[in-house]
Amino acid sequence: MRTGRPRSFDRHEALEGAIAVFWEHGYDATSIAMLTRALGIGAPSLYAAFGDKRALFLEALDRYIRTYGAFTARALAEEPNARDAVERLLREAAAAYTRPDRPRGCLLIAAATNCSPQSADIAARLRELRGVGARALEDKIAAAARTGELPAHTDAHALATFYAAVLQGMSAQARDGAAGTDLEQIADAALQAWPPAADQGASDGVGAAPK
Amino acid sequence: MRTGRPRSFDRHEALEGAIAVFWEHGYDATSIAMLTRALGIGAPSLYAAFGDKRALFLEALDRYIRTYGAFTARALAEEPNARDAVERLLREAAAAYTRPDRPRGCLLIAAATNCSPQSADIAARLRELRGVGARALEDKIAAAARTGELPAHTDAHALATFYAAVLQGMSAQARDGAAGTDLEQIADAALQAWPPAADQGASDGVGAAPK
DNA sequence: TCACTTCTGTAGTGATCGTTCTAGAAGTAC
DNA sequence: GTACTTCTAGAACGATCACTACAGAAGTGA
Repeated sequence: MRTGRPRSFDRHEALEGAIAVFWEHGYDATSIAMLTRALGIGAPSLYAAFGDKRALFLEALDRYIRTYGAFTARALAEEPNARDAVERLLREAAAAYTRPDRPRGCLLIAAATNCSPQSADIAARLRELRGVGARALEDKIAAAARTGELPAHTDAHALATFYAAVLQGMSAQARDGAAGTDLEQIADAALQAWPPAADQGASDGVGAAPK
Repeated sequence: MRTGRPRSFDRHEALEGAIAVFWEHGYDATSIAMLTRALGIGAPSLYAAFGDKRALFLEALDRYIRTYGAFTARALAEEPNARDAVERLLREAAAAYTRPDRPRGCLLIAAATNCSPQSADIAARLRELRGVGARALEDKIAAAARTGELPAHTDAHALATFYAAVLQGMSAQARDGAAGTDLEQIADAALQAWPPAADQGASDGVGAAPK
């Protein structure tokens, strides 16, 4: 067994609490004092357990992505069709961004939008991770264009950028107080922009050649 | 003529400089030291001319809305059709949010997304002003539903919320480094979600009843 | 019991925050 | 010139920032 005085708090619970505070206020606006108050532990305990503020945030971010934010990767991985994946992504985001028991919006999107120059690396890290997500979406769309789900000439980059922007807009709206139903309607509208299916008879013909 | 030592700087220019700094870094992340450095004046001069940081920001915000951000109100006021207004709004936003000579994105959207609790009133003010813009858009859409430009059953609130979210997403994308062409493609995609025209023969028939 | 290790609470580090005091500079009015 | 007013520069205010030195508490291993 480990020797020495045992830790007086649960590290996992503390990390969850830190996620909540960072999620609510963002990286820069979250002070160590806010964290120690929220977690009910002293600053030295926090530093001993997690390192410094940056390391704590990065660990919280990592955990966030693998839990609260995992629905995005799941939607892309589990839905065979790109259209179904995007629809599921948007609908689950509408719910996830407006849960009453959690901070609003998306931590990955909203935690470092206004940051001081000395936190620029944190903002860059979040931007990079957003880019990874957007590229996964783009790959899904490009694959659909190859399989025939979408027209071969589909601009996967443009479409992925659009839905990435819609997600960012939904997060912003959620943080502005929009209701879950409002976000669902945003999702509905965004899905109207999905390109008409490739013209092969089975489509419903919105984009089909006339006559 | 006014007595006393004359001001050593141009107040108007200083306000423009403050707009640029707040636009780039947001309210909380902008320090007085950053402002005095950028404007080339001392702190007492800044305080004498503008009051405190909050008052300076609010004055910068007011000026921003009537200059850099005025294209939104103009699009809604000058375009007779709601569809044309929204298209112009999105296309001008795509350009305005990615100008190389200005900070990226929209100050009204991005200046207080992560703010400390003691700046909550600033965030609330920005949120309120965003709400004013969204309501103007909603009114424009509702009017179009009354005149027959849009179907009478059009959900103006849902559609306005969608385009408000798209604008917020475009601002976020611009701040993430997206190119002007990327934002134009977002605008194009978002316009695909515009409802089909009311069925009265003169429409181009995308949503017209078949045969 | 006693050494050893690890954690906790108090208090304090230097830096930076927004803001202001104070002394003097730079103008007008007479 | 002198009086008066207004602005500027430097220094400093208390508060808060992220972070840590230090001393004692609380456990294990002998």
